[in-house]
Amino acid sequence: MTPEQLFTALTPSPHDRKPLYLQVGDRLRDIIASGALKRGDAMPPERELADRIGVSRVTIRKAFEELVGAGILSQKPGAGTFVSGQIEQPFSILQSFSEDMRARGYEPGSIWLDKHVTRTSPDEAMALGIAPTARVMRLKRIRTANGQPMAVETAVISAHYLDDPDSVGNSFYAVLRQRDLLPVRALQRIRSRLAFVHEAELLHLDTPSAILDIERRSFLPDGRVLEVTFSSYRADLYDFVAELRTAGIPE
Amino acid sequence: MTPEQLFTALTPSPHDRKPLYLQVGDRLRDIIASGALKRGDAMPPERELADRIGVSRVTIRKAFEELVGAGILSQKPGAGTFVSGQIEQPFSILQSFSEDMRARGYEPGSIWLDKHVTRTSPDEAMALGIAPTARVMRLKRIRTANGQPMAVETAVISAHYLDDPDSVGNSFYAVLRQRDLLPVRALQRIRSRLAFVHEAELLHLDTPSAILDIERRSFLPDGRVLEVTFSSYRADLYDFVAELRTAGIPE
DNA sequence: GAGTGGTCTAGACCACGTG
DNA sequence: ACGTGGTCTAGACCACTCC
Repeated sequence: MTPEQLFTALTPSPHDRKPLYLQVGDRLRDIIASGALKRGDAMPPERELADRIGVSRVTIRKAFEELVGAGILSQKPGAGTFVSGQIEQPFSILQSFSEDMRARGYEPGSIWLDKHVTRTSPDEAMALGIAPTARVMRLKRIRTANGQPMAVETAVISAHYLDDPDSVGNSFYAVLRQRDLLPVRALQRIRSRLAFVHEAELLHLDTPSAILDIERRSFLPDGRVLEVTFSSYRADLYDFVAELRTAGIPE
Repeated sequence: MTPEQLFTALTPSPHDRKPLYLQVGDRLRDIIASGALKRGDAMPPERELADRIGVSRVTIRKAFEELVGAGILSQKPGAGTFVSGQIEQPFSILQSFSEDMRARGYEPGSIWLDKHVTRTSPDEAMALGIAPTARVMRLKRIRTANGQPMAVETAVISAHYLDDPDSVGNSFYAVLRQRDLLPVRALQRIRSRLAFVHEAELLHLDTPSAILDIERRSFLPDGRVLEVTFSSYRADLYDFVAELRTAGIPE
């Protein structure tokens, strides 16, 4: 791809109401994903790129920033900006079971085991950061992929946020989205252990079998805990992919 | 903490050669970690803060940016910037086994099983992105915590980067650091399974026992794969904590 | 020395939430 | 209506690499 073609392709549209840095960044991401720019290729200097596509250098830097963070570009002071190559998709992205399964090419499903409002347990109160006397809604179901049992999942959410069991259909997250309760980050603790007998039955497993246990706490933008989910996955069918980064500050 | 005290505490030192936005960001992080600012507290408006500590608003925004990304601050357009509260430490941070164990309060150790240069296997060649005929260095050892076996780990690195087994003492990463081979990100795949018999012996486990399998590929800044490590942890002693975020782009 | 990314400034306009 | 964060500009200086 010639520099001229790159300038044309990256020039933002005045009709698009998206921020300039997002337009430029998204287009560049697409170009690299398409293979038109390969690993090791040098980007034009920030100043030249800014001039040619009619934005300021600060805007270019902000557009680059996200791609550098994602490992798609790398920058070297005094040298330049270079393409690192396509990135494999599986980020550590917070997604629902349904999204996760669809991304893996399975059709997600659920079998409800329990769905009601009740008194919280001490563990749950601690994890949710609520009073031990508070009430919570507990949602327990078998999660399936292409009809095959994949995990047993128990989600617990403070009744303060959600207190109508009937409002929850197959997608817990859809209800949360409706109510503007969108988690922005989550912590997951991942363990491995042997399956209990009743789990083995629910998941159609022999004994002994290994279980991948995932405990997730998801957080609202202001830092409060929205919900806690305990999931037990069939280890023979599921793996978990995480992306790690080096601690931000050099030295 | 009064606004006046905050302004004083955040005013960067002219003698410090660190970038202003890092000085401000680090100080603010410390202040919040110390508890002087609590969850829900409002930060002064960006413009006022910039004025009072003598930097530009852009610099304040860049200082805030990192803390917002870390979930320590949250920003709402039209409303303000607020403290989200202290963050639990366990980020998804790329760290060596030794760092990981020390962070958990254990004293790390190693027992070498194998350390030599050899022909690569097809799987390894694929994972490392090198020719199937290339040579690699393979490092296999038992990892211990307080003297107790914790994991069996096999690290594989292209002989192009490292080809002297004797150069590797107890810290693989220390050697890499010496040679300026610093990974910036890594992908981990985490699985659970039953222990093999020989593993159970090495790790002092009964059979059947569960194993937490972690495969890590770490990447250099330019996107090349530096090394691949296969680790099998005792599930009864180890868990893995990951942090997830929502996909960056809204909608 | 020329060119690069890294940092920083002092403005500006916008969309939006809050009082 | 006002103040907030979100975006954007057109400059500037620095430290570093080598196009």
